[in-house]
Amino acid sequence: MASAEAPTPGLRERKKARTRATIQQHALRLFRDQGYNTTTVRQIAEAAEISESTFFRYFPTKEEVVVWDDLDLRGIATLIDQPAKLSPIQALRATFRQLFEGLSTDQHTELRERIALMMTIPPLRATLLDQIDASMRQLTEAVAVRTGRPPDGHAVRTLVGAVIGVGLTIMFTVTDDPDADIGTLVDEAMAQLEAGLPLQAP
Amino acid sequence: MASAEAPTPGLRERKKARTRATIQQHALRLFRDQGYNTTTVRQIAEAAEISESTFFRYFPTKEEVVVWDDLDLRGIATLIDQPAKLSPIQALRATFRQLFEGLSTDQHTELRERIALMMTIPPLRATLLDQIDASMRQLTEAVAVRTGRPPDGHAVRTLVGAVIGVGLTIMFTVTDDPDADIGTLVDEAMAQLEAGLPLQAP
Amino acid sequence: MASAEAPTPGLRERKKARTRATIQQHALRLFRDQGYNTTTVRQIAEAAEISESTFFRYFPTKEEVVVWDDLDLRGIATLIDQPAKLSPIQALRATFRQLFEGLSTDQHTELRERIALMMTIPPLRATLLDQIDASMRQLTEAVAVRTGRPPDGHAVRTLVGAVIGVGLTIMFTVTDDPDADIGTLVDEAMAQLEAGLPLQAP
Amino acid sequence: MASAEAPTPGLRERKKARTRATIQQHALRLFRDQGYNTTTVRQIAEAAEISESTFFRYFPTKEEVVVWDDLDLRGIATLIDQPAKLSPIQALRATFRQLFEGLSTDQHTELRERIALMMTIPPLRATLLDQIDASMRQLTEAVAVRTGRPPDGHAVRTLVGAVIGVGLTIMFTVTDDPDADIGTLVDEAMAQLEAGLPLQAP
DNA sequence: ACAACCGGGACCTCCCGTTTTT
DNA sequence: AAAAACGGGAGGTCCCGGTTGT
Repeated sequence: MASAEAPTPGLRERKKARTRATIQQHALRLFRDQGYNTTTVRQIAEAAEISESTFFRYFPTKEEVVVWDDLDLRGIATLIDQPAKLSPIQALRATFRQLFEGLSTDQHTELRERIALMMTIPPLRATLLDQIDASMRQLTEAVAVRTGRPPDGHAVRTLVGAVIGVGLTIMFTVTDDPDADIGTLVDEAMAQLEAGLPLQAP
Repeated sequence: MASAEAPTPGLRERKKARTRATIQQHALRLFRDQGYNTTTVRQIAEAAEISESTFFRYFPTKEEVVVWDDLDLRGIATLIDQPAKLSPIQALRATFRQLFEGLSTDQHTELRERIALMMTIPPLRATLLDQIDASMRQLTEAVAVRTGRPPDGHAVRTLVGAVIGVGLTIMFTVTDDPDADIGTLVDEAMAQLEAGLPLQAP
Repeated sequence: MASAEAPTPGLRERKKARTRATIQQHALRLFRDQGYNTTTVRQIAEAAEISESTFFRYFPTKEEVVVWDDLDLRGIATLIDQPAKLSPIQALRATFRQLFEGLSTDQHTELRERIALMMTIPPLRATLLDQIDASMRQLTEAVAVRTGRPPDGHAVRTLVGAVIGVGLTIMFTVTDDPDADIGTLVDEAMAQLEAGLPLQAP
Repeated sequence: MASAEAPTPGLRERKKARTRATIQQHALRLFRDQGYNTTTVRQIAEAAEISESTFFRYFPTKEEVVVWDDLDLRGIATLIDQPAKLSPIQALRATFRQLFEGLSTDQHTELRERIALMMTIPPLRATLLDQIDASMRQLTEAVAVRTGRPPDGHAVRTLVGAVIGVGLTIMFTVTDDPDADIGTLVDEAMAQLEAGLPLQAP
C-alpha cells in the first residue's frame, strides 16, 4: 500500500505527536496573548512543561512552531484514497472537505490563528514562499500520479497553481475576517474551479 | 506645520536619504550573497562604512532594511480597455498578451531577472506576500468593475486567486528554467483557465 | 588480585573491546575530516551505528575518545616480560620494538592520527600532561621493580624522564612530518639513549 | 619601523588592555580554585565585573583566555657562552648551574610558584605543550650550532628531548615536594645524563 | 556628532547524566 | 540491555538600546 505506516504507530510515536501538538498550542496561545517577538522560547517551554532543549528537539527554530503542520501529510494520504473516477479538482475538493470536516472547533480556531500569524509576522511571512513551494511540489506529484501525466507538464502545474492561488486568497480573507469559515470558503472556491470559473461579463 | 514639506528638502535631508539608500544597497547585496540570517548588522555597517549605532539610527531593526516598494503591476489600464463582451479570464488573457508583446528583448530579460531575484533572495521573498496582496487588490477591483460584482464577493476573489496562483507557478518555472518564455507560459496557462482547467482522470 | 586478568578475556569482553575500537575509529575519521569541535557525539554515534547513550557508556567524555589508548597497558606487561639481564633502557627498547612491530598498517596510521590530533586540538593538548604524568608513574614503577630501586629515587625518575622526553620529541616530529615511521624513530632514539647520548663537540 | 604603534596608545586602548588583563587574571584564579570545566564564563564575567557579552568580545572562546606568552626560556645566551670543548650535555649542565646560581631567593620562590601553577591549573597545563615546543626549538637550534649538526637531525632532537624530559620530571617533583631545590635536582639529573644514564639491572 | 563600547537577553547547539520505553 | 527521549545547563552568536570617549 502507499501509506506504509503502522495503523497504531506505537506508544512512543503517539506520545511524541501529543507533545508536539501541546507545544504548538501553548506557543500559539502565548503568541496571541503577548505577541510573537515578545514571547520567548523559554516561556513556551515552561507553559508546555518541558525543557528548552526539548522544544528545540521538536522544532528546529521558533518559527517552525507556527509553520509546522501535518495537514499536508494527511492531505496527500486522503487525496490518494479518493476514487479514481473523480477528476483532479473533484478529488481535491473531496479531500479538502474531508480534512476540514475532521477538524474540531479547537483545531479550526488554531488553524485560523496560525494563518493569521503567518500572514502578519514578518519573519513568518518570509517563510511563506517555502511553504507554498513545498505544497506545490507535493500537490503536483500527487495530481500527476492520479492523472498519469508528467509532473512537470504545464497542465498539471497550472491546475495546482490555481488551487494554491485560491488557497492564498482564502488565507488573506481569513486574516481580514476572523469569522469566516475556512472549510466553507475552500469548498465554495473549489466548486467554482470545478465549474470552470464561470464569471461572465454581465 | 506637520505636513508642510519643503519641495527641495535641504542638504541635510538629501544626505540622509543617500545614506539610507547606501545602507540598503549594501544590505541587500550581502543578503543575496550570504543569506539573511547569516548576514550580521555589523557586516552591513562595515560594508556601508558606518558604525553599528548609525545603522540603527536609520533603520529601527534589521528587518526594516528590506522594505521594498519598487515592483508593482502596471496593467490595470490595459485591462480596462478590453472589450466589454470578453469574459474576465478572456480579458485578462488578452491583457497579458498585449503586455508581454509590448516588451522588448531587454525588458523581457530584465523581467526574468527580477523574478529570479525575488524568488531567490530571502528578504525579497519575504516581501513577495506584499506584492501578491497588492496585485490581488488591484486585480480584484478591476475585475469587479468589469463584471459589476462586489469586489469582496467570493466569485471574484476566487477567480483572481486562481490567476495569481498560476502566475506564481510560472514564476517558479521561470526561476528553474531560464530558457522558458514567460509570455507563452502565461498565455497557455490562461487558455487552460479559460477552458475550465480540463484535466480529467484517464 | 587486581592484576589477575584472564588470558582470553571472554566473548563479552572481546566484543566490548571491538565496539570501543570501532567507535574510536569512526570518531578519529570524523575529527580528521571535519574538525574536533564541529564533530558532534551524535555524528560519531551514527557513524558507529550505536546510540548516543552507548557512546557515553564506552567513553565518559568526548575527549576520552581521542586520548584513550591501550598501548600503555600492554607496554607494561611486555616490559615485565623482558629478560632480567637487560638494562632498563635495553628492556624499554625491546619493549617498544615489540609493540610497534605488532601494529598493523591501519593501527599505525590510527596511532599517528591520534598523536596529531592530540598535538593539535586545544582541549586535547590540555589532557596531554595527564597522559604524560600517568605514563611516567607507570614507567617509574616498572623500572623501579626491575632494578630494585625505590620508585621515588632520582636516578629512576631521571631515566624515565629522558625516555618520556624523547617520546615527546617524536610526537612533535610525527605531527610535522606525516611520513615518518614511528617505530623506527623510537628505536633509533632508544639506541642513542642506550649509547649514553653520544654527541660530542666536534 | 617594526612596531608602528603610537607610544601612548590613547586612553581607549589602555583601558582595553587593562580590561583584558583583568579578565584573564580572574579567569585563571577561578580555574585554579575550582577547575577549568567547572568554571563558567558567567562566573568569570561576574568576578571581573563585566557582562558575558564583553567577555566574548575580548576572548572569542573560553579557551582563548588562557593564551599566555609571558614565560619563556632565557638561557640561550648563557649556553652559547660556554667553552666550545664541552660536550652538549656538559655545556647545558654548566648553563643551568649558572642560571640557578644567579637566582635570588625570591626569584627562586617565584619560579617554583610559576611551575606549580603551570602544573596545577588545567588551562595552563594546556599551554605547557607550547612552552615545551618553543623550548625544544630554541634548544635544538643552539645545540645544532654548537655541534655543527643539522637542527632537524635525530641525534640532536633526541638529546634535546631527553633534556626536556628530565626537566619535566623535575617539574613534577617540585610540584609534589615544595622543599626540593630546583638547582640541585637539575644538576644531579644532568650529571646522570652526562654519565650515560647508568642504571644497570642488579 | 559620530564612533566605539558595553549590557542584557534571546536564540540555538552541544554535552552528558537520568529516566522511560521497548 | 539497548534505544530513545528528556532535562539541565554551558558555550557562543547576534540584536539592539544606552553610555562613554574623541
